[in-house]
Amino acid sequence: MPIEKELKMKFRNVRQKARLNLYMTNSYLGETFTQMLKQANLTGSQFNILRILRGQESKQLCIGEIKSRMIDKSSDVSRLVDKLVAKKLTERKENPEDRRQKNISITKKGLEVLASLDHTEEDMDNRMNALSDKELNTLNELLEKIRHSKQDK
Amino acid sequence: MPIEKELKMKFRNVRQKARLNLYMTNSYLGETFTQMLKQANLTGSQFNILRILRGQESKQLCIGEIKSRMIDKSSDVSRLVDKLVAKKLTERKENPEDRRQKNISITKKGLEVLASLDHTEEDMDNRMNALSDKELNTLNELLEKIRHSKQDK
DNA sequence: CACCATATAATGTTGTAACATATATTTGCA
DNA sequence: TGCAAATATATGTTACAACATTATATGGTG
Repeated sequence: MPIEKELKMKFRNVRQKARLNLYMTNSYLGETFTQMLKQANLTGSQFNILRILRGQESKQLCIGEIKSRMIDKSSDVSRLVDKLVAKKLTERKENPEDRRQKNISITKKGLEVLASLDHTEEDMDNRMNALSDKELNTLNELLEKIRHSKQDK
Repeated sequence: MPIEKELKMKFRNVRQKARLNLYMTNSYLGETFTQMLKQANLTGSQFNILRILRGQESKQLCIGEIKSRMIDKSSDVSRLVDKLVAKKLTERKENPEDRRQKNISITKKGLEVLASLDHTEEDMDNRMNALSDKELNTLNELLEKIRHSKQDK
């Protein structure tokens, strides 16, 4: 069903259509992610933090460094880490060299939870299977062109 | 800045990259929208309802019909309309022919609020200005190809 | 016509996002 | 040294999204 029918509306122009198309495609792709999060009892932001910590290969990161790597930069990392600590998926220690900072690391249990979700991540990737690698590259180029244009106010 | 640098990570494959690129571009495009909503003291869903009602040219819609046209189909339309009624942006009347249903319509004040936001909608469209019409069409095709593929589980 | 299934909307509950503000620690400099 | 500014994290508050559950009205069927 074309998007006009789906939303029972007409578009002002092709740019509005593209915006809404992006929104809906993003939601569509998020469905598998949502299922995964529910199954693991995590929020998207919590999952994001665990992934960031795993990417560090057991090194520790402070709150601010985690925040800078989050997909959603406005995330409330302190409280998100609280939740993860309560679930024993991360640990929080004071940094003796700067007691304002906290060293956050992922626990064995946290790694296990992530491992149990790896197959779902493949499912998420597979939602893009309708496009060839060439098309995916084109898509990536177009998307980055939008984000990196500075002409807009 | 390429997205890999932005997120300080490597991607499993081009499909994951495209997924995250879509997510981030969608967020980027949402910034203007967020500002607009704040300025008008509306949520995205409330705005969506007002737009749907305006599109009806003062005809009335029941809750379920509004819901079916919402961008986010899971929206809690009853309570969203509550809020809009409280702000006098919509009216809710019983449908005498089927008393389960309510006829919802947009008020003059609701139309005025929307009118005051029309220029922001242009700003939103303009965030896509980095792409030519041809590129926008390509983007739309690729996005619809993703959403409409039934091969995924 | 009484009853049950369905349709439609409203309400209850919970956790979280988004915003501001506060607390604690360090740094720079007079 | 001592104090203001900067940095890093934590907390307070509010409204909302997402889930389930309930309430009300209609329609079909024996």
